[in-house]
Amino acid sequence: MSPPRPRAVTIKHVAAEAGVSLQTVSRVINDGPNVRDEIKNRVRAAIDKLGYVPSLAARRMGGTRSYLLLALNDRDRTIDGWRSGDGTDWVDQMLLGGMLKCAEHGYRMIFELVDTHDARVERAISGALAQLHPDGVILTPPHGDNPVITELLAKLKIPFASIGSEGGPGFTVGMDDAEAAKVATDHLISLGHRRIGFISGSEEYALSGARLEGYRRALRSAGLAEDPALVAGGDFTFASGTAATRDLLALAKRPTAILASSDQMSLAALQVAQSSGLQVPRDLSIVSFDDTPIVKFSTPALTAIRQPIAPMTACAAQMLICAANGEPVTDTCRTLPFELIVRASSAAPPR
Amino acid sequence: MSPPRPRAVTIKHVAAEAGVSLQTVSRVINDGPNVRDEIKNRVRAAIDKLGYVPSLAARRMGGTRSYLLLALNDRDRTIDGWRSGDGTDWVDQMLLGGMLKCAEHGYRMIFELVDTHDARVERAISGALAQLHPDGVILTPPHGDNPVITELLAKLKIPFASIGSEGGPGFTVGMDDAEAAKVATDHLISLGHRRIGFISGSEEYALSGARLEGYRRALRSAGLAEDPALVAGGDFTFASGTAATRDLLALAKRPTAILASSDQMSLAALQVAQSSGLQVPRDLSIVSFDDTPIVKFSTPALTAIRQPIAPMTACAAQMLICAANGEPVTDTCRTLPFELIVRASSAAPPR
DNA sequence: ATGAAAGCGCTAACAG
DNA sequence: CTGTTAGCGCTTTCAT
Repeated sequence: MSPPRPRAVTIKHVAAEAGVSLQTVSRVINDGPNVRDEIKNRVRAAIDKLGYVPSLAARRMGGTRSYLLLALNDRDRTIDGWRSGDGTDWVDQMLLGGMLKCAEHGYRMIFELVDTHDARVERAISGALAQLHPDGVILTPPHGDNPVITELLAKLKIPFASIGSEGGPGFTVGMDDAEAAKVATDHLISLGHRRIGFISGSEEYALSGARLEGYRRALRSAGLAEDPALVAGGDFTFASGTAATRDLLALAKRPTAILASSDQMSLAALQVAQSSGLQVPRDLSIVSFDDTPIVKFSTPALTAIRQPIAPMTACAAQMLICAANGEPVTDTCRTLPFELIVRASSAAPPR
Repeated sequence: MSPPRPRAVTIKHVAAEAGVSLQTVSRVINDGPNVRDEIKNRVRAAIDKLGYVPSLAARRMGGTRSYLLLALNDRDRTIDGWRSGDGTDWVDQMLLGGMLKCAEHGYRMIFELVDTHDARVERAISGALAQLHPDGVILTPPHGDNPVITELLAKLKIPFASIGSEGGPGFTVGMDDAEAAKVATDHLISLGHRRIGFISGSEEYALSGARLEGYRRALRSAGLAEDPALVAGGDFTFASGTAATRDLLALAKRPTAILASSDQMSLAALQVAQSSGLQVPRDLSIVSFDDTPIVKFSTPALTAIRQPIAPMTACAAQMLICAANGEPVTDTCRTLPFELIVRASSAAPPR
């Protein structure tokens, strides 16, 4: 075994250095009341001098908080994304928004993969909760739509925030997917398109329905017919996008534009179109959803709706931290702005 | 304040359920010696029945281990990568390899960003260490090359593993960058190239030198002249790749192929070549380093050396966990195999 | 406004 | 082989 590590500096050392009691140091650390400014400064100086940082484990043991947030991502989808190297940056954006926001408040975000479909989700999550005792949980799609998970968390009285899941229990933060689909569709309509195909996402995700709804709304408000044949079912994957696009392009009156509910499906649409001898955007316009890095590098680069993943995660973290601090969270259901990034895949339809 | 949470199940409950002492349960959890199989089974059954999972915080408080590994990444580079949305998947691959390996052993990997250049690195790292008390630290480039960091860790007697930094203190895991550059260069030579340009990486990274060395070695063993003008200085960024490529293509006797030390620089080379009216690979071959997702989607897709980031991180985690378990780590300096992925950007030179 | 005492859930060291 | 005791570093509750 290794020799004992150099003893770390604890709250005791700070107390001794500042000539006060343990408790006073604790109060200063936690911005507690009832500490004279003079003493506060003395303690702060001691902390600074000794380079003291409180141990998360000890804080969790003593008190009721752990200063930990647990982010739950879909296991299969995440691992598949990593392995495939398709450049999906969901996780990166989550970390960018969530980690940095946590760091601002002395919190840590811990990242965990769980399989929504597994019969043992409940066990898996309970285990992680018992192990870490997080002060809050961030649910990414589709976990926020899974009642097994949300009910478990509610029962355990652990605050949680769902990203991209509307109107569920707990906090909610998302973008207006319906409006985004409408804006995307309006963009195509304004270019002159009249027959616009839509490739939907997996029904497991609540946002898939919202996107479809927004597409329909755009058609209606433009006075265009809603042809059910123009809506093809997908599940966000490249393969499903390929099949859906083939169906769409095989129609007697084929669409002049396609709005697909994910980048992978859009890329599939692009590929199918090109191998059918169609030029994008001359013969077919394509608009995508998500705006992951790769769509900037396809030829042509894709017009896409960008999801504000980092801001959403930051917002979720912020709400949970507020809740942990006992501050009231006024707006428990936030909607963040999205963006339509116009690139080279959308243009006027062929005459 | 919220009502008290439902009391979590602790080691006490398990002990009561199994009718044994606390300590016996602890022994079972930790695979300790001196427990009869019968009792062991009884305890295991109780654990299973109650769904008991030990609290990391409590284990850390009582014992000498935290079951935490801390991964230190370069702050600026990581955040810039996330913001730019260039599809760099270093972090994803780290998580894929590191997190999953940690999970296998009941460990957690915590991810932290620190700025190597900051005068306060030492403070930043000490703070994270005091806060988390990790059992080991994983250093990604260029942290492993920074003596301030490695010496701090050594002084604190915290086991650490450096990724992509050869022969330093602590554990080391990397790939043979020199050999990779040689293989990449040999690939070009075997296609018939005789004038091969090289764009180097930032000198702050030890592996930059190794890659240059491998390139030179390949030229030498093929009996080709080493023209210093064919080596252009870069720093891994797109901008530096643009400048370097311009220099290379401006040479009186310009190269017929370029080996660049990063994907961003290769993409820059591709862009400069194309805007100079050169066709890739007809007029100029390009071979890249790293093989991040985007290089599959450029036109043409780039031939590249793939770094085994996930395996390297997994290996680093494994070594640190072994060390924490008191098991001897035999091979403290591992080299993992890389791969040359041949795509469409390399071909025979123009005649 | 400050301090003292108790205890969080676990492991280490020592008894038996 | 198994149980008992004493903390780990902090926060809580209660005194002062």
